[in-house]
Amino acid sequence: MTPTPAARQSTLRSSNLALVLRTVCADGPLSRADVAARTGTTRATAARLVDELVAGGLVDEGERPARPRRGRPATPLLPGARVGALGLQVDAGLLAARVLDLRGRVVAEHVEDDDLVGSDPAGTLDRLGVLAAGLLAGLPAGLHLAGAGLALPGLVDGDLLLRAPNLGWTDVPAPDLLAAHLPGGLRPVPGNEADLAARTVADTAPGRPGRTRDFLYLSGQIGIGGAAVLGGRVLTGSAGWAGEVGHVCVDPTGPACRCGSTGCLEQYAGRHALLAAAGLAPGTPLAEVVARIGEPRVGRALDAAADALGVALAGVLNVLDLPVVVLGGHLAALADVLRPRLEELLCRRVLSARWRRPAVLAVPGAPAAGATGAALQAMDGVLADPARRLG
Amino acid sequence: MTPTPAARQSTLRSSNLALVLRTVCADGPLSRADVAARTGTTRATAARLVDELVAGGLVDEGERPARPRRGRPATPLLPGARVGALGLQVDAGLLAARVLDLRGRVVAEHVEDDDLVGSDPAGTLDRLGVLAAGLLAGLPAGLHLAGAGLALPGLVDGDLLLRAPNLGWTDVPAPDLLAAHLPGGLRPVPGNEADLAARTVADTAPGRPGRTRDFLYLSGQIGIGGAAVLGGRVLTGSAGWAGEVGHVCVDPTGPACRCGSTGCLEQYAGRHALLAAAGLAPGTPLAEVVARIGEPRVGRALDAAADALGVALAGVLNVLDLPVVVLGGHLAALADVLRPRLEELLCRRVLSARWRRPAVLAVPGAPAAGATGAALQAMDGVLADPARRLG
DNA sequence: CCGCTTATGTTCTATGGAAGAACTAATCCG
DNA sequence: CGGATTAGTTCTTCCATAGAACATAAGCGG
Repeated sequence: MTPTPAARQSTLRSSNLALVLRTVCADGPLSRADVAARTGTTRATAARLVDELVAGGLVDEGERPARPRRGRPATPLLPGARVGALGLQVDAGLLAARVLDLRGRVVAEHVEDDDLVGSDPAGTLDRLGVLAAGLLAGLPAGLHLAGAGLALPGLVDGDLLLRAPNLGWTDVPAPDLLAAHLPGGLRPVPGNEADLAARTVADTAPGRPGRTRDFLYLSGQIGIGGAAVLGGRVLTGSAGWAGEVGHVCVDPTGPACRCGSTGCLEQYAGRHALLAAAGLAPGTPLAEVVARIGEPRVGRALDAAADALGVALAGVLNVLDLPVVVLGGHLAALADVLRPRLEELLCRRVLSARWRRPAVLAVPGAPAAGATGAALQAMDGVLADPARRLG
Repeated sequence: MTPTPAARQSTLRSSNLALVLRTVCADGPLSRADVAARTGTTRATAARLVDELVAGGLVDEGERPARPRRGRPATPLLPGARVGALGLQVDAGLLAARVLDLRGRVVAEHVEDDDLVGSDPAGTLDRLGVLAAGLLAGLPAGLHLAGAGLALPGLVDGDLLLRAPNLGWTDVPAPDLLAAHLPGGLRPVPGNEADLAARTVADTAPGRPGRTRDFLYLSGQIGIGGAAVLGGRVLTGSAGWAGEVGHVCVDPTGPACRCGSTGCLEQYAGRHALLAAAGLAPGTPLAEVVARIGEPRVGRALDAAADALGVALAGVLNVLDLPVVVLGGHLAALADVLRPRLEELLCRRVLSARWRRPAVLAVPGAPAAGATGAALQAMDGVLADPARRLG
């Protein structure tokens, strides 16, 4: 049993500080009076909370705007520009480090394309560590890092990367290997790449919800990762291993998958499988696939991928009741080609489709979205409990 | 935007009242000092909160126990016996009304077996209303009803039952039809039968968590309903339509389903489909199916059901990362027969199985579990905000 | 140009809930 | 029967918010 602590006076304060900070982050520049109105507090209380956040650097006072309005002009409040979070990513095709501030702006970044399939975990993570340390060294003075996150393409359990099939890694204590290179106390919290990339769809900046808050995200890399997002929260499951949409069975009599099972979605819509079925070389850019859709073999491969996605995703939508599928990674590039067939299948196979037609969206393939998501996640601690940073 | 109200002093009080009530509900008889220890408050504060709950009837003081211990004997505190909730259920085979108290005891119940397939919604709900009204009339004086819930075998949207295939009902405003029969102000909140039955696994009594808190529940009736439970919370999805495991596709080239799709799980492991495949009459009790497992046709049907469950559930487990599958309804009776084959398939098809082997459990088929779950859900309001009942 | 209006932000006191310490109560033990 | 021990109560202090009054900084209109 985990005994839940009762709320005390100080709990009230920290919970209200968090609320005010989230309000400012969510709804752009606001005055103290706006904050009071939105949180239902008096201007006195709102002002006191805001002042504490400003003193701690979590909220900045902007310059007076030139908006001609009656009354005393408001002081615009913005999320603190001097609070940052570090997001790291290792993927089959890249190393990335990115620093976001509380406003969601990229303060610094370094993305390095490289083929890391079958690479040495320690060596690769050392490289990422050096890269990250260099990035941090060049940061403007006065920027305080609130935390770090690390997006990994595989199953993560606690601080251990259990298995990353695309990299060929198993049992890698990634945070340990990275922490040695980073300034004292900065330990990146690892997470699944698809889960973290999905966050960049759910939230456009720390504490700022995006338009789409309930969706199934698909991250097409070599295989297919996924994440279900409900009310803006990524479902990580009971051990953090959720979202393996790529290994949902489409046809039990289908081709063998490297996971040991048969007929996995990945064997139809994964990048490798799709290119192979289309008769194209493994490295072929997907724009070329789309361009050559007229060729029978390419067309058939795309149709098969759409059909497989339809069967697998319909099952997921039936179980989770999500209104939207968001295609990311390489699937985003194929979205327009896949959509008609996919949407039709979803409408037929999803039980609730006659009341709410499932939609298929695509997100422009932001490079290293996982790194951004990792930074967003690292910022969660600040948003959840700003009081701890104020002392 | 939904403006979240800030916490005030009174929020503190109500949140701590709720915490104390949950603590008493979760951990059986406790003294005021126990409550203080578990909530991290001082004995003074815990006693004040308890006293308020006792005054409001939400907590009862028990008799002194004959436990020979040093020091002043404690006053045992128990969930209030005079607070009740009504749970109703309509299913293809029964009507049920059940009243639970805060301790989770059945205060009164009435379950009526009947074949309601193709019945008239208004007439049937009138019958249930009369049945419930009779039950309430016979309740011990002094029992206060905190709310009512209604378990329905279909898609529920707000107060409307959109579609219940097993009953043949569509667009039924069930709560309206029932409220007319019930005492003033008691409006049953409808919910999906499988979701509510799953609650009876997650919680053994109001506010008292069961052992299994993360699982996929399968409710085999005529078709197959389901519910995913994470951390004791049922995932209802973005519109409450989640859990349609019966319509996950097992084989896209499989038999047509009444839902309009093909190869749905229900077509292999649903009660009707299973009996048909085994060459038995639709009404055959499942004990007989198990007894005749030696007959080739019956054995093959059970194997096919296990295989279909394996394929479909592996997909769900891959996406949701749940460690346990709980079989309820008619599937519980078949659990021992299905388990070996099903567990083996899950181990092969679930990506995380090599780190945590999925388990298949069965719950004894409590009659009208949905009604119990509906009562549990109706009690949620009291547990979440006891202050409202205290005034 | 000056007072009026309007909206923002600040100061001060009151209120309510929890912390902490001291106290009382009820039982066992030697 | 007195000390030890645990349960429950009383009283004061502290602290965060509410509420009201006040100060500030603009635009507006004569």
